[in-house]
Amino acid sequence: MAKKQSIEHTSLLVLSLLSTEDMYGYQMIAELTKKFDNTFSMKEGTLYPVLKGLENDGFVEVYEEKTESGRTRKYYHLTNKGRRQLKTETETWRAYERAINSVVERAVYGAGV
Amino acid sequence: MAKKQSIEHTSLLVLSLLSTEDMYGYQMIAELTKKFDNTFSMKEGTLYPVLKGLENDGFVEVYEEKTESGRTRKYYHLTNKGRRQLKTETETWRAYERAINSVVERAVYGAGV
DNA sequence: TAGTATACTTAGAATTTCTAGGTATGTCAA
DNA sequence: TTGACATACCTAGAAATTCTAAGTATACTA
Repeated sequence: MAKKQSIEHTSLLVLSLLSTEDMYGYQMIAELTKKFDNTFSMKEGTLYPVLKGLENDGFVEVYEEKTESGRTRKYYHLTNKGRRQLKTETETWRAYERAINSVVERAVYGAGV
Repeated sequence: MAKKQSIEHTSLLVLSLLSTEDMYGYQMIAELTKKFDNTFSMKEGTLYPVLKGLENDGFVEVYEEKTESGRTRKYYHLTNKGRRQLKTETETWRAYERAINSVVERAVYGAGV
């Protein structure tokens, strides 16, 4: 019964980020760390394999770009198929969230015994 | 990248259910199935081992009771320690939920391309 | 008395994420 | 120029969680 303080729903988060702009992996991690206020963090060992999977599924496309300094980055672009997938995963998340809350909201903590 | 249509956060749900009344395993599953509108379901193979774990951690206590028909049921009762655990897990869930939403809400689906 | 619903249990597989390394490049200070 | 550090990506194996697919046993009902 150990505690897992991880980010789940990795693909939902990645697809969401990519829906507004193309990003590279390291940038996504930085972005999520900010949003999550350091309470959770997306690990590199989690993200990169998931990105590979999204690419295989045709949800994202990859291209390389050099910074002015010469460093190479792999940018990910959301495809139309990926956008439809985002919609589906978002709806699944909403249903899940509502259901969890319908149970949790009824809970009674007592007087913080 | 297969889809897992499972209930996560099992212990949060169980502790929440038990915060208002003692329940037995099969009853919890029926209760959750209702709340989740059949979109997700808690499997027996998931629940019973988790209940065992909650018992080992001292979050719940078990007692047996016979129905008028003679069938034996194992009821689970939330301990004070379990109630504190529920509070912690609820706060973790809220933080997680907020963070996910802060990312998902900014997403753009496009014209449903 | 056969079938179905209730009620609990468990082993092994599947899935997801993490740990803990690795490689490589650019920047900055000593 | 050398060392430290941040950036950027990658991967194998372990850990955690949930599911699948059994099994046992009892009660109801047709």
